[in-house]
Amino acid sequence: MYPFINGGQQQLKDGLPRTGYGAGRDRDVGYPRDRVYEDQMGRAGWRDGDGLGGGGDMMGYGGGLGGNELGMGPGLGPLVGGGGLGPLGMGGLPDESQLMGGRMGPLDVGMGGRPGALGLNGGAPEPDVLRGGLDVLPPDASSTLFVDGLPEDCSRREAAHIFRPFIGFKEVRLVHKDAKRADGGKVVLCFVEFADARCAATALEALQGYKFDETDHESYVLRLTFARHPGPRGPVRDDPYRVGGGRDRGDDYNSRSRGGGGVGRR
DNA sequence: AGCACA
Repeated sequence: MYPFINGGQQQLKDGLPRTGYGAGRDRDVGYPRDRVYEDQMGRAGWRDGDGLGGGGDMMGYGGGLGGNELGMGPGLGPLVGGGGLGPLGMGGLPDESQLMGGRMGPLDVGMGGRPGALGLNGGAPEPDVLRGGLDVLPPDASSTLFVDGLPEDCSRREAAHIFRPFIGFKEVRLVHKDAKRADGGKVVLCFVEFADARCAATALEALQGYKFDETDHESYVLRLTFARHPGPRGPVRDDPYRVGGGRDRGDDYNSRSRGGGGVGRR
């Protein structure tokens, strides 16, 4: 029923808009829905949001956004507002004591029982924790990896399984070509798309030299580099003449080639 | 070293 109410305490303490996640959790967990149910009466909507197991995540996320200036949607707006206004409105309502009582009890339990949840109290999760040693990318880093050394019979699904566990993985494209030595050998090239260059670099580092068949000692060792012409679409970043206009909707994974490219033109 | 899709 009441897993942990850390968000409630947080909200009572500082009430910063940064703690949107906590506010969302608080409303989701510690707020009596009966009262809200009568107050706001969004019956179907409330029921839906409440019943979902993953609803907590959604609420928390929405709460964070709602606390700022980004309006999520017409449906989420009232929900978030209700959650945020809950503690304020408590003062004038007769259920106040009951609210407080229900709140103070599980609060301590939550604090003691879930040390992992303390991370949520610290505010936004630090990206530094997630960063391995890859904060410096090579100059040719891009969001697309070029992978060579895949076995000839490698399927797209098989290749995707290798890269899927990596953060930011988007898709994999296989290309069949014939090897240079015209002995009938064919080679499979692979282009792997990631969300940004750092994600691609992480996978590159991790999979460099990956053996497809571990029993076979000498064959099918993956070689990974950054693709020369990255991106699932046409080249956007390498052509200085095209920087000004044209299609511009590529995700800006890198800001280095954004302003004028490498051409000193004036 | 070997780089396609639009």
